[in-house]
Amino acid sequence: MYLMAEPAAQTVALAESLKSLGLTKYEALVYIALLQASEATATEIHELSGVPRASVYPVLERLSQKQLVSVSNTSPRRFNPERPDDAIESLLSSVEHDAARAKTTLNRIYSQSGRRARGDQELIWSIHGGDHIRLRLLEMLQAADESVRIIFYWDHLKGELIERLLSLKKEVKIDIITDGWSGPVQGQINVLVKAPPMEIQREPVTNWQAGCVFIVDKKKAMVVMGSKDEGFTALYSESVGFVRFFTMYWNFFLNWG
Amino acid sequence: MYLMAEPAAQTVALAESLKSLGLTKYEALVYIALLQASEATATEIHELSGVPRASVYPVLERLSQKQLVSVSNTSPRRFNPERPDDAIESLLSSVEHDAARAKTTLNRIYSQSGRRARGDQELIWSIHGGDHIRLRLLEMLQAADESVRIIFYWDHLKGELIERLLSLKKEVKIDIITDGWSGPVQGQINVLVKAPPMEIQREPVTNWQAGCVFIVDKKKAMVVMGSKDEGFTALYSESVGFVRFFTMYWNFFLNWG
DNA sequence: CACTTGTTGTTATTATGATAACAACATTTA
DNA sequence: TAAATGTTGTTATCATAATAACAACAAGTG
Repeated sequence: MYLMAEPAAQTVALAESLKSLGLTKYEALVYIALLQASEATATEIHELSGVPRASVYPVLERLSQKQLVSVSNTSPRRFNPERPDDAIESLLSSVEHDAARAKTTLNRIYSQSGRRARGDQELIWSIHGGDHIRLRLLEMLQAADESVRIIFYWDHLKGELIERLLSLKKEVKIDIITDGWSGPVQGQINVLVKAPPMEIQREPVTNWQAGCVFIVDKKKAMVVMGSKDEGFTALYSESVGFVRFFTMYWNFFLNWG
Repeated sequence: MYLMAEPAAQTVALAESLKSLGLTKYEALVYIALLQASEATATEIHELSGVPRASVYPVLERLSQKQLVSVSNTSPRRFNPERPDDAIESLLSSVEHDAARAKTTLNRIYSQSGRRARGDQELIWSIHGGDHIRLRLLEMLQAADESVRIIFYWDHLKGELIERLLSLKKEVKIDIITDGWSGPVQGQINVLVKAPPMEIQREPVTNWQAGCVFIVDKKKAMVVMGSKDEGFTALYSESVGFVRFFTMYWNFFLNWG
């Protein structure tokens, strides 16, 4: 019976996780099997994991190199798994080690490169993914010097946003149009609570999650759009036209209704 | 010029590190190139990275999904890298997330499995790799109840070993034969400083790094061998014969010279 | 037009997965 | 004991999927 036995759904997901720690499918399956039957022989592992018997040997050899199993000196050989905590720890720390090395090298490349500092100016950038957007947004707000104008309809980020705004320098004038505010309103912050206009609500977008505009120092603007279907997209630009457009948009919102 | 430009040696090592964070070779090369020339077009990236121009587009698409680059809405499109710190952070945290998931699942499997508790007894286990050995060794010592006998010639681990020994329960009698001791000698610890015998020094092993014997409670024994060429290997066993053999070995050492 | 960009499809190349074959040895059975 | 049977560990071979490399072309741009 050489057919690959179909592993449990749990096992498949688990194998996926282990893959990103640098294991192959077989290495993952063999290690999992070994946890269920410590001190197993190659044949037992083969039967339990569904991995072909001939493949079990090289896989165990690799796992041994990676310090996830130890080997008995009996005949037949028996194999013993490193405890999961230690195993994961060992794999992860090797990845973290690589990450640290990569980080320093990349940073050196990044700082050495004589890339133009103000090239952003006339370009409009698309940014995908919630985290990516969040990062860039907080970064942009942090750099605010004079003024921040915000139209904000995005429940998910609200807490973090408020926190960040409150931490800005006192000189920065902040104007916010949003649907609800749950924090202190300090001197320089001006909140206008307003439901989103019907025109937007009537849009044929099935699952609206976010619709935001951020204008910083009248020089940079970022707009965020999000729906459950398409995920989050943001546009960022320092282009004069772009900023002017969304300043108008902001004014329209301010005076509407 | 479609030939892959030979990347700097540094770049190759870097790409390797990035691979273990889940990037492919091309993704790594493209990202590195982008750091050197932010806001590059696809063609510029192709020239800088050596990645075929046609391949650059799908690669950038994937990088965009992974939130490592943003895209301009110009024609031609331009691309901007996420800053290295944030990029690595993002990749690493995704791996760490997987690691955490895997750890809990594996632990459940491990604890659920009704593996025999006393199977270790008559087997001799091979353990490869310095870290792996270190882990198992400290674990074994920690579990000491009555006595620990050690023959220790291994500079690298000396500090950690001493520390661990000092933390043991006071009832545990500790006898050590080694070539140097740099800690307090408390009541239950008995240190005998002794150079390794000529018989061992004359062995035709080019680069001897470690030669150790650990006997715990007269029931478990672990021996460590290490040379620069072959790396570290250890044997562990609770087998009576094994323990008896190395107890004899220990006695031989004790009375020699 | 000449040139570049962006896209598509096809062909290597590699890593991994899957199967088969075999020698060495141990166990069983006549 | 000799033959048959089964197991282990090793090696070679093949299949498949992921990635890399290239060629060709349509659309856009100056």
